[in-house]
Amino acid sequence: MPSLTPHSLDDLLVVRPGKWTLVVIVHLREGTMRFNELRRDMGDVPQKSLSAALRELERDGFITRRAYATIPPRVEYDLTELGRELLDVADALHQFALRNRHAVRSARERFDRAGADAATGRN
Amino acid sequence: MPSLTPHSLDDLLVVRPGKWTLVVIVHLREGTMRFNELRRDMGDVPQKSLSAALRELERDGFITRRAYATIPPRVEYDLTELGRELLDVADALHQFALRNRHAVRSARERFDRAGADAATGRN
DNA sequence: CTGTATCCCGAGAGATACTG
DNA sequence: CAGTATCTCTCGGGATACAG
Repeated sequence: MPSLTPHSLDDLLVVRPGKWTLVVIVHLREGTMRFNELRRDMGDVPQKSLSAALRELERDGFITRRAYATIPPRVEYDLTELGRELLDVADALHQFALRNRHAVRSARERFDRAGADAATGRN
Repeated sequence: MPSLTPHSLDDLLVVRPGKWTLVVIVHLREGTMRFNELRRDMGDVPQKSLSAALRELERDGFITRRAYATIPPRVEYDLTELGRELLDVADALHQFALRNRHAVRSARERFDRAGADAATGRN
């Protein structure tokens, strides 16, 4: 089995997603979303970042983009089948993060406190 | 359930890991590893990057670090219980990437070809 | 052997303004 | 409404040199 490396380009999106990549995926869980709808849902994401994330996800086949030449214009985004599989993985990640939030938080505090003590020169 | 956002700091490591973070985790699968052992195994990772990844993983409680004041010095790294759970998630990610490598690759080619055609002005 | 200290660089993030 | 175009800035990555 090929080993996990950041240089395996095809894996890049998954191994080291952009800041908003997975956030988009999970927000498409319920179905079709429009641009500004996503934007509101996701909180304070800059237009440029959202637009970039959407384009990359479309390029890689995780979402579809349907544009209607109406006035005002309308663009709809949806998960593809592949996108729904990515959603499963993103969910696993999310669940793991939620489960272990507190453990990580207190581990950090312990570590930082120990470092602070060492820096003080005491002990 | 809290929604997934990049601003949830506790989730950061998991939602958006550093370039080498998960690579370290999977390479610790077999058990105790020393610094240069990891380095060789992982391929061409700069010392600084590996060192930084290890420190962050230790800080967050995913690995342990044991230093021996011998000459030459020796430092051993191991997964914690939490780290082994992260390994499971990393594996899921890795498997997903491997399974869908070709699909993503060809999706990209289609997308780029379409873009190139559009740019050429033909069609 | 196992690191830390610098320096440099590019990619990505964000703010702002403008367009079809 | 749904973007693109700039511009700036920070952060992380990588190379190199040095240290305990």
